[in-house]
Amino acid sequence: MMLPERYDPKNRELFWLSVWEKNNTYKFDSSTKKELFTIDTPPPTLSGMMHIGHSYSYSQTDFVARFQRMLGKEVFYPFGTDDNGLPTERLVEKLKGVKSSEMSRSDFVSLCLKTLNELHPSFVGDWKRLGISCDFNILYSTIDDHSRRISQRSFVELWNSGRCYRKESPTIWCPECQTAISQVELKDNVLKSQFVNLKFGLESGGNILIATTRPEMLPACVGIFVHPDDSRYKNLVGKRARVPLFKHFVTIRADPRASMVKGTGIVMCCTFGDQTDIEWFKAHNLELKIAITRDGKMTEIAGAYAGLKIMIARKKIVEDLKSAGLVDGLKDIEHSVNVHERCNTEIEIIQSKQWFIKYLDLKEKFLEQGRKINWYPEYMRSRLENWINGLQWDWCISRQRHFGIPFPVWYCVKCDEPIVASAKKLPVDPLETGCPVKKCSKCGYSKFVPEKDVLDTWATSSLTPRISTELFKGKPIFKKLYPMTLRPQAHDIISFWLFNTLVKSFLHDNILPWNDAAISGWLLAPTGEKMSKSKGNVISPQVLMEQYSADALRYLAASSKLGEDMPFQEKMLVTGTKTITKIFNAIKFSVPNLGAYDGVKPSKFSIVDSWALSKLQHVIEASTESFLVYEYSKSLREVDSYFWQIFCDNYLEIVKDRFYNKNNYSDDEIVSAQFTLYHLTLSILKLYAPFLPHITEEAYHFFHSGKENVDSIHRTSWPVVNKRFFDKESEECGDVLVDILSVVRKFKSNKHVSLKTPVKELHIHCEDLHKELIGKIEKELKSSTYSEKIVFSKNVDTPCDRFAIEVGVVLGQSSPISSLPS
RNA sequence: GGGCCUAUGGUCUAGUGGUUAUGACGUCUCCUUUACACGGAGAAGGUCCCCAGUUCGAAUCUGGGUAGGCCCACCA
Repeated sequence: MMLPERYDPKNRELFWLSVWEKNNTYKFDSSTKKELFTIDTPPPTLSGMMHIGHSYSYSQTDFVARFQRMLGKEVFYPFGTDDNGLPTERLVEKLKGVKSSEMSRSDFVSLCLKTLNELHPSFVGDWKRLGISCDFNILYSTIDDHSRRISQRSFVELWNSGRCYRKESPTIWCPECQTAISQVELKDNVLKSQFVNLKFGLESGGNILIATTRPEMLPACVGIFVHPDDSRYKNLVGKRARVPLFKHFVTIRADPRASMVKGTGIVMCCTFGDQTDIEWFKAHNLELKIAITRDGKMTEIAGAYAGLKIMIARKKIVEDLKSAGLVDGLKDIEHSVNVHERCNTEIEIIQSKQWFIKYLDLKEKFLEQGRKINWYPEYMRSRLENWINGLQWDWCISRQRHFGIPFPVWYCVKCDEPIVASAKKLPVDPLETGCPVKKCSKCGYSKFVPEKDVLDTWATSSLTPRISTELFKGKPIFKKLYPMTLRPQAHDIISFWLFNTLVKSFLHDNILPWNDAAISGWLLAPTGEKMSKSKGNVISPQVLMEQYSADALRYLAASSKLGEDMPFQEKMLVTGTKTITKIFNAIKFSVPNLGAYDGVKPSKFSIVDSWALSKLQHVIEASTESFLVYEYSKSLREVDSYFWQIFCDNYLEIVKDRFYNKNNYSDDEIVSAQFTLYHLTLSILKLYAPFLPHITEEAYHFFHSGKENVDSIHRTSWPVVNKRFFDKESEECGDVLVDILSVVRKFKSNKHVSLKTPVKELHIHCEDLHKELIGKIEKELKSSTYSEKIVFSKNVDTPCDRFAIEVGVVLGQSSPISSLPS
């Protein structure tokens, strides 16, 4: 076979992608008898393109998938896209220039579906281009009928088991998106605000001061609290105060939730400013006064301010308070506030009817489940526990949005009793399908209205282990697929996706969704900060794959430790590219010298061959162990250092002479070299294959594929340690050779002469034990140092690194050396 | 305020009780050798964040600082 001069990743990577696709190289065999390795692939949110964080974390999972496949397991590696709910709505609104609030639900939904269909092929194409070895036929979307059925079924089951409830209660609300959201969708933003001290007039005369950052909540003020132990204010308890500007009276009460040290120590309670307000409201049976509408404006109770947006109302009210002399101190502050993570809008707490999954009573069980998972790295579990311990709300699963999976629910017009669809009739959209019952079982009335709300996207994506595996429902393998082996994901969504999946599996099946959780880190901007569009520091993986190669991008992803963030550095792509080139060249050199290799073992191995083979066993052992616990970067490091330092820099240099000057060697020595070279190159390619699937496939087909009779390196078996190759004596012997070689190279380098400069006499001083070893490798020592003669003498000046051996070099040449070209 | 993680030559990084402290990039010197100059051989460059302790011995273990990051809570 004529080997190309250079490796052209741009063409060859695409070539191999098409070959893999044609040959179904990564197809999951559902009739397999092999051990299974099942992966709960994260479904990326369908946006225009894969971003660099995706290329980073999906590569890491792919290393594991390819390794496990080579280990001989049948890898179940599906691919899904998450494409419903708010992120998708925002994407479609942006791309199509529409507003969902100005469209009918059915029009908007069909526009969403149409847009998703347009985006899907090139979006998924990016993952394929990166060489991700999913079986892309095991494909799902969290909005398709299959997912709808499973998601709605989950709701129905939880309703039947009493875990779902619908209740009018204070709910976290985003005025911008105009929907209820859940605790997990909150994040902190530091915003500028004003801290205002307000004068409340006591009914009995005099004033008290109350500090607030939200004076616009005054119309909804329903109570005032002081701490029961606060001696300053004991006399106030039971009295009434007049709310400034709005002039209604509220009662002052004692409650331990009021802090003595915050603000003035007197706090007002409004329905609802924050979480504590809800607690007071419930504990003291306070009146409900709603000051803020669902779209973030003031209600009628705000009187003159009704209809104004919150921020405008706040400003006006402060001005009016000031001019009325009701403000005693005002300062600008920065404080962190809860905002909706999708749109950065400050959230409100609004009284509304929502669906919840009741789970606060199960915190202990969830902690228990979390402890049963094998976490990689181990410490990531504490993030889950931290989250569970901090849970304060049941899971609100209803969203007042258009594009999502509908609740399969109707309500009796008369008594509001929910009628939930039968699990057999799913999926269903109640807006399009009539209520399945004729009469309300509670009141007998016969008119119903459909639920308009849709499910939280996490209520669906938390079912991915069911969604992907149920694609095989009805086949014998189905039962074996779930629970799954591995959940790979990044650390930022432990409290979302990981926790929610744990919850659903527990509630439905009382099992763990997977045995292992491997948590990856983030690829950061070169400066060490998060990449984000707003900072303008986003790097495109598509451009990098074009400029370098998919393999190089994967190499970068392999260099970070599991779970740790890593700053992006372009030089890693250069290092990856160099490795790719080196592999190509090393194999290109080896192949012609393997010409006569026919699989026959030599009757005796040359020592240098045993040295390289023995060292290889250590690498296989360490690399495999690391891979089994998802420490792919350690695995790569092992292979890298063996390949560069032992194989290329030394073994190949030493063994060359046997190919160039065959006459100086016995047949056994030649056969030994060929066998060893074949074995080493094949093993190296296999060890690199999970990381660099394209170049290893390319190089494998130069020669090895013909001997191995397996049409892809990715279908060959992972190297196993062959204990017979462990050879301590040869290892030491080879190390001695390399050490002496290194001294000679150093000498020549210092003399500024070529490493090929002949050595007239190589003087060595050492113990008898080493003399014996050196005798065994004399031929290799002479050829690799270009020495004419080896002399044991005390005429030496340089010690070796690792051994008690000293070396002296006499340059020059008394007669032509046979191994040099003329 | 709580939890967790991190701190190693200019940069990134390996290293869970004894190493001359790893490798890569960068810098400098040399070598154009029939796999590769996207290569090879060398060199320079480190108070392993600080303090205390455990130990014969600490980059590594313990405690206390300092700095950074992530998650959570508070947000009167």
